[in-house]
Amino acid sequence: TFCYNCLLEVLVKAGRHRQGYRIYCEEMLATCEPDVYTYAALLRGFCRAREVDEACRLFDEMKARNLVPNVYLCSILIDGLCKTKKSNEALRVFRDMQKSGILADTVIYTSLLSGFGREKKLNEALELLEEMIEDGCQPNLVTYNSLIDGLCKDNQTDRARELLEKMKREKCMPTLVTYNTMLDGLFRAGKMDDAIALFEEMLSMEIAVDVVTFNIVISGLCRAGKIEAALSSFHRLMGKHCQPNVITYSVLIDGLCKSNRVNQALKLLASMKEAGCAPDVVTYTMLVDGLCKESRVAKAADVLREMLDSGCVPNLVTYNSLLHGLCKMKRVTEALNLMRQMSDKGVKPNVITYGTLIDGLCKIGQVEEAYKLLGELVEKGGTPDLVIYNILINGLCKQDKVDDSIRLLGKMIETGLKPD
RNA sequence: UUUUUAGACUCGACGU
Repeated sequence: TFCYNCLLEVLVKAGRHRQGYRIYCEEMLATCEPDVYTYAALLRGFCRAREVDEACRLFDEMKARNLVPNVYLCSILIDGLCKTKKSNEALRVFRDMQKSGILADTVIYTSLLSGFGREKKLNEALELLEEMIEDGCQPNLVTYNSLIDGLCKDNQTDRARELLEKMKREKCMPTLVTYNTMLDGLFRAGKMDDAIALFEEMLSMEIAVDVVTFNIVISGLCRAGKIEAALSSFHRLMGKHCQPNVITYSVLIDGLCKSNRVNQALKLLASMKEAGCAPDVVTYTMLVDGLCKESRVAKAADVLREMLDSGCVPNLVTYNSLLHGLCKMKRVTEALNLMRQMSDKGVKPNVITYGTLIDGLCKIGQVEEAYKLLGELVEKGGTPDLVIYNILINGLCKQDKVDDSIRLLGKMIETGLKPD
């Protein structure tokens, strides 16, 4: 059992959890008894791959083998649920855990708290903070960092800063992660001057900044449409403080694409490869998307080819970008075919996939067909969002079906969505 | 005198 556990752990760490699971099923069960460590490794593998349903199944399987879950196992599962934005479900698992007599610790509370923060449920997060203290679990550096991140992403940068000061008073010293979090928050909140000031302050502090810091600055500048400033920061800062990584290049490539400078983005792709930095599926997808938006489908196909040759596997976003490209060129039939193909390859269409195709159909006047796709989305358990309704309402209006459009608007409001 | 199986925090891409 111990040997197999080690093997599973190595496989999982290398992202080969599927293989690990096969060994568990085919060899391990036949020769020895799996224990809680076995399940910890497997759960972690599935959670990391965001296959949380499978993780939940394994968790039940483990209980069926009369193994008693402990705080580690619960924590892995709860963290997996939180990271897939199912913090309410995570909280349910947590309450069950408490009922069964397992004592919670700081790590598990922090997972939950950061999960609620991720879903912008700051009140719940703050309630958990109080609860954990009452429960005898002291918030630590990670807990505070998670809360600062949640507050920032909910546009509450002032409260985040207060929390940072509070940390210092409580002698829980902020680290680089804390400052990086705060810096990113200021950029996202559009507080450019504050962000730049904090960055300068960071450069003068004892703590050495890292590539994440630079990536935050460069992406902040790109998001604000300051691509030139981003490029000059890149040239100025990189090499001196640290080496750019795949994210650094990708941020810039995306920035260039979004400023309609796709050719320059392609040049940057070449230089990143020269610098020995391997582009990943995200990098290539940005370029495919940029090229499709300029209707350069042939070039997009070249980039896609290169991506496949380099061993990257197209993911949901890659497909969505391609589908958007096809729809833009009114090649909606091909797009529909591609959507079926992606399902066959195990890439499950999401609400954005449907939105892309529904819009494509509306724009070629096939609102009826678009409605059918909406039906399909709902059938498959998806929930139409505001954008989907906007697309259809717009499509109906363009067909002068204003009454239908008003009816749909009413239906949308019934589901609790606010029109924008 | 010290380490050998498990968990939490920050950066990038897609639809109106």
